[in-house]
Amino acid sequence: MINKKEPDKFLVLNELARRRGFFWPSFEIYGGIGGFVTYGPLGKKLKLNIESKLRDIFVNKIGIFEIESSIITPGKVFESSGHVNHFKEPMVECFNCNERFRADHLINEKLGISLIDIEQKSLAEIAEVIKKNKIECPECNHNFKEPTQFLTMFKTTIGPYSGAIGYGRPEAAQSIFVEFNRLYNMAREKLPFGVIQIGHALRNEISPRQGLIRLREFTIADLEFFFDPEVADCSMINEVKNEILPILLAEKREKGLEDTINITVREILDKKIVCSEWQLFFMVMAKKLLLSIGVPIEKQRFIEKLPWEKAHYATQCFDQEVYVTRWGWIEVSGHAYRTDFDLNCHMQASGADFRVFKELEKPIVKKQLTVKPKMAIIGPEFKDKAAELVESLLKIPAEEIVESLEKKGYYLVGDKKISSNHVEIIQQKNIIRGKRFIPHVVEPSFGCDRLFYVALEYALTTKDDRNILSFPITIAPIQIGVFPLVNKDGLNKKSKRIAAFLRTEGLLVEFDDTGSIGRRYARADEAGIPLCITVDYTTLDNDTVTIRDRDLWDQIRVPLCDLSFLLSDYFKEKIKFKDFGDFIKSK
RNA sequence: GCGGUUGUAGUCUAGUUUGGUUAGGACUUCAGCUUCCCAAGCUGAUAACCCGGGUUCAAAUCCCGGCAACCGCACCA
Repeated sequence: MINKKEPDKFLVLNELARRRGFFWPSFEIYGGIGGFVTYGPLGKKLKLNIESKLRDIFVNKIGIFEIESSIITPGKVFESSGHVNHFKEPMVECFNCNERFRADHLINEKLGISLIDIEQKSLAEIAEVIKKNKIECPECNHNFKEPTQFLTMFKTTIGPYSGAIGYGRPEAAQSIFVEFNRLYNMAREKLPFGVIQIGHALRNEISPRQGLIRLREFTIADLEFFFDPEVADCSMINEVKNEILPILLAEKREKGLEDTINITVREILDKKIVCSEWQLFFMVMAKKLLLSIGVPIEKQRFIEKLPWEKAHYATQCFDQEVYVTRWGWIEVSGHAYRTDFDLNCHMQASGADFRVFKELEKPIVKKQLTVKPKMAIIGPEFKDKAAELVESLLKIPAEEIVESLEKKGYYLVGDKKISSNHVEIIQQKNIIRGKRFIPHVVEPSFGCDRLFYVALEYALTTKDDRNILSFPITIAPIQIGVFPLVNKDGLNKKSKRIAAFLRTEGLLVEFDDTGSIGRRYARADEAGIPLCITVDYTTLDNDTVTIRDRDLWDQIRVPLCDLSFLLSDYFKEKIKFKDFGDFIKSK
């Protein structure tokens, strides 16, 4: 096992995927373009099945809302969220050789200014730094043109005549945040609640590689979970207390160590390793999701991001990683504690109020002293200075004014004397029924194309030089193959009838009568079909068929009349293949 | 974006060094025959030189440019 070199499953899978129609690079007839893929018939089904796993866990079982919003987004949204500032890199181009360089890297190299500091600078400031310090092209020592920004978001204009800028969303989260008020309303104005969106996102990567792992257009599943930071307990955490998570902590990573610890949820809570219970809960769900699509726990881990690796919005962030043969550990989901960053940004930029009202158990009654200016007297007396005076007056605590009035008979605002004639002193009962605050957010975010890839990689096995995709039965793109043993004596007709019947029962069935029976099994294995039904001469005698298991290559004979409920239970994972009956002895 | 390697049917590939008849093979696919359980066999069919330009009587082959893929670097917020 140790000496055995792992085969590069990436190459095998890419070849298989093209040939059998799981996925392939898009636009090949025009030479192809990096970062875009087309999912074929089998791939699309598999992808839908994986997405419905996600739905099942988060939407159906936990009750997260699912919404769908547009990909094209007005520029303001991403300006407010900070993306326009963070999704760009300053570039400079040489006048002489037209070579392009990252301006921030050049400045960092030549002057030793940290990348984080440079990031704060505007383009004009960067241009100035380059001019002042006479930074020249490292290739030919000529001057640079004015620096420009390379934006990794896709930019467009909205409408034919307007210059309104729009961006292709680089993530689906912002279109949840901007709808917060309506969604909160639909949650009956109660926290906590969550909203998920599964859809396409666009990132104009400089060099997308690695097939499905890094695309320019990809499917993202962003879940935003809103909660009250003062009532941050997760109501479902007890159900998962004994679950184990493999975690690689930031403190270990900083020392260059790779030792993952397997630790129970209970212990994580005790040691306060993850700062939000809800985040921890979603990490457990993410682990379960990956298990359900066939990735064993020992090939999963959660790594804590180091401070400089974190996104601009996150305070604590864990990446869920899966081990793949070609690249080692790759990220499949990110779990970020975004606090109130995003809602706050949009609130300030748009003027919308995203604060929620929290009622106190007992309203607080406060006696409050208020000084109310009598404008009828102040106005005529101070004329054009009146407005300024009143403004200053209202900023001063009422007690201070009252005290001064009682002691001295007047109160000085600047050089103006205010006497008790000018104001009315009111003793008010103020009832505070609650307070307003901006909810906090934890965000699990899944790359669906990566889930798809790892599902394929972990499904791939070989037997007698044959490729088999041993998908978990609930995500298999096709459920049943129906074959006549040979193509004569009415076996073909009979099997077509059985296939049609199973389809009416709601099963995904493929009928195949070409080539030999062995070839059809091989084809079915490569498409990952879990069960194959074969109609033979015994079927004509007594209405029984054989069912073959993809992974065992064993067969069991069952009566036609039992087929429907056996298969139905099987795909609901209520029974196993061996529960169908006795294995037929192979010759 | 930089450096290296590469680009021939659906897939894998021979041919490229040294330009030359109809680009060869295997698997797949399709049709027919055959076939009582794991890619069997027989017959036939479909199907390719990444794109553009140049050199030449003649280019898959040589040259230039582009595109794409892979590996390394950088990037992946």
